[in-house]
Amino acid sequence: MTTAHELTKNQTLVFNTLSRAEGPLSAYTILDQLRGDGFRAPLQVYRALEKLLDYGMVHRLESINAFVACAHPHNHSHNHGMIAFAICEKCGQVSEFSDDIITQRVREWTTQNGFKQTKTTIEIRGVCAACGTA
Amino acid sequence: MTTAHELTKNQTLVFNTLSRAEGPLSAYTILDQLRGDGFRAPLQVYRALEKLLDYGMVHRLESINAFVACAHPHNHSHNHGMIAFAICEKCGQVSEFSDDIITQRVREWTTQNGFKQTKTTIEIRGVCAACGTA
DNA sequence: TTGACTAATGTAATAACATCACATATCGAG
DNA sequence: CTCGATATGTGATGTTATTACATTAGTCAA
Ligand SMILES: [Zn+2]
Ligand SMILES: [Zn+2]
Ligand SMILES: [Zn+2]
Ligand SMILES: [Zn+2]
Repeated sequence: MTTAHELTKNQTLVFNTLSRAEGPLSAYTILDQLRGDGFRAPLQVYRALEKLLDYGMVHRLESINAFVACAHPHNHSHNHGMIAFAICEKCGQVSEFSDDIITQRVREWTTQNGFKQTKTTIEIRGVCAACGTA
Repeated sequence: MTTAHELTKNQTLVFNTLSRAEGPLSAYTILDQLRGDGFRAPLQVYRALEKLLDYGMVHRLESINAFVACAHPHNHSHNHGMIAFAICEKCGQVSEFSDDIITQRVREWTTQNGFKQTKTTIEIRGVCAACGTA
């Protein structure tokens, strides 16, 4: 069970910035948005992000070097499934979902091959429904 | 059917470097290995990589900012499945595989959500069998 | 209270990854 | 040969991430 983590000042600022954002933000974009709050160096952002990632409150999108607030904060501890992201390259919107069958298939491959997985990235890039019809 | 692409000089050099490598290489590592062949700037590597990626001869591993020669050059054009990579964080070895069920599940999600996918990244990081028992 | 320990923060410098802008060269079609 | 398309050379710049070290703030036992 994910106990509500006590966030420090910087962690709170970074998390709120991501939560308010429409889409994923780069660490440097976060930094710029927090200059008014006293942020001056990338490390302040990266350190906060590291903790927020640990807590499962934020996800890193590897394919675009950006970060996004988790869309389903409550579910993560219950289900151990792998999380997939669909990232719209037009509007930046990110949809987060989990598929048990994909999770199971990946586990089967790793089991059969003696591979101990620690982290799995599934990112689908393309154009979302809204942007596709526009 | 993948027609054998005529590679240019730089493309050949970059591809051979990746083919000889044990594991994935960063663009800058490739650059360093090709200094003796006259390479001087990152762009020479990135331009060659761009074409090799187009041709499907090389893959980019988004989660580690590195590139690897395709392990199954013949199959890629025949089967349109998504390709997954298992990356060992100890020894760097990469295993490339394709799973029809995963491909299908992803397609189902995108279809149901009106998402037009252009590229999908599936990367499993962990420890390979050899390193796990060592 | 003090001292000692730990977590969090501040800051500068540097490393690592990637692209832009512009010049030059190479090669085949007409 | 001349033109256009593709490939290459080069420096500067942009973007992302980490290292190293100094400082501050909370915790707790003596
Ligand atoms: Zn989430
Ligand atoms: Zn969109
Ligand atoms: Zn391949
Ligand atoms: Zn290994």
